[in-house]
Amino acid sequence: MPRMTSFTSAQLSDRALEHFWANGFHASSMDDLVKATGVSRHGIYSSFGGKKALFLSCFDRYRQSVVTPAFEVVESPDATLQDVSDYFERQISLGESVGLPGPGCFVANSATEVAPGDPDVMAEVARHNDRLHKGFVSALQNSAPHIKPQRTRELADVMVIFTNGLWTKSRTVSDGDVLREAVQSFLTLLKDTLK
Amino acid sequence: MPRMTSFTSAQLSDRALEHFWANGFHASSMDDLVKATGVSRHGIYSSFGGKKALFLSCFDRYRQSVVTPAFEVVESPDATLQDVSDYFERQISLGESVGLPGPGCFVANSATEVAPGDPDVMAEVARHNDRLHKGFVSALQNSAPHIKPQRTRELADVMVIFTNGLWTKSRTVSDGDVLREAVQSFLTLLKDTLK
DNA sequence: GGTGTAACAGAATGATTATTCTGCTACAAG
DNA sequence: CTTGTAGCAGAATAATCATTCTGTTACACC
Repeated sequence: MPRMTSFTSAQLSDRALEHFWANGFHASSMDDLVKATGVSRHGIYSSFGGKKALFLSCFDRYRQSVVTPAFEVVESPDATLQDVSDYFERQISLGESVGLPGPGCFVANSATEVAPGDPDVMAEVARHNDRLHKGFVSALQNSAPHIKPQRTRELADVMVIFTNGLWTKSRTVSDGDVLREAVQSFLTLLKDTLK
Repeated sequence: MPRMTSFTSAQLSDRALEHFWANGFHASSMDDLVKATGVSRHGIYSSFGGKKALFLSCFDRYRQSVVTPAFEVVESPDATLQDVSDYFERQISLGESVGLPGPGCFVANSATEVAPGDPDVMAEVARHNDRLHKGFVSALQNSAPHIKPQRTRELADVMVIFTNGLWTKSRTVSDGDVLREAVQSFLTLLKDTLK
């Protein structure tokens, strides 16, 4: 591992994210993080101040490097359910390329592992789910403009719940097609009801 | 706390379950468990051998005291989607009586908190999800006998995923009606497609 | 080349925690 | 009452781990 003669906080967060994502907060010791990031204790503490702060910074990196690239298609003003399908496909492919069973969703994992007693983490989780909800609402509206807003929101709620469940399932499944079939079945349900 | 002149393993597991469920594995120290169970270190170690073994024993207790009472209606030979709805309602009420946001599902929590690196826990999680799947399959068959088995299994998969997502959501929600609406919307989707 | 600084490796510190151990106390059986 | 035993409280042990500290090394700038 080369000396990191100059590293940005973003680079450090990126590597930390990789480790936290795969192993969780509690199972990632500072020793592990030093090895995984290639940055010395001194570097970590002077850049972030501690393990928890480093962890929180990973949410930003996760949004930028994982969520946005996959989900922005759903957030575009004219997105439809096809874009939702593309979002799932992209994340499933990512999981496959990393190797299934994969690490799931960093946010969802953090929600159950650390959020209960931690308002900071809880806020990040809420923010993420709100983002998903907004995107799904707009995709539903575009796909079926005749549906009432109230019902659109309810369906988007169900979609968020399904999404969380799906990434949880991706942690126990070795074949991406199992996830694809679930997505397919679920989206078919939705399209049936929108007709 | 009275001296536990005689306690059964099941009683000890019950109290331990309560604490593990609310706080997770990592955040429950032996000190906490001693206080929460009213059983001394000696008692715990002589009954179970250690923290991990005690934790594993809680899965049995959880099945018996939480899952079975709520889910057996779905497992009865003539169950329908109405029984599925009752299952959700019962668990939501339980959450409300404990106080929302609640601890979610003990199994689902364990899945993300400890399962990744732990085959024993992973096996318990798989067992639980298989049980849900079986129950849902049979309820679907009874509600809509004309549906092909292949499609029934796929829908049951989606239901399991939704269930996991729902109990995850119950950890961040203070109003049970939010969960009820989600269940309602989801079951409506299902019924639409079965027609 | 010399010098200062930024980052390094790894040891010391202090806190926490699972597990084991030591004596003590309540109670039941005789 | 005596004695044996089952369970108790809490101290000792040993491991782990976040954080801080100490001395060292590579590199940029003069």
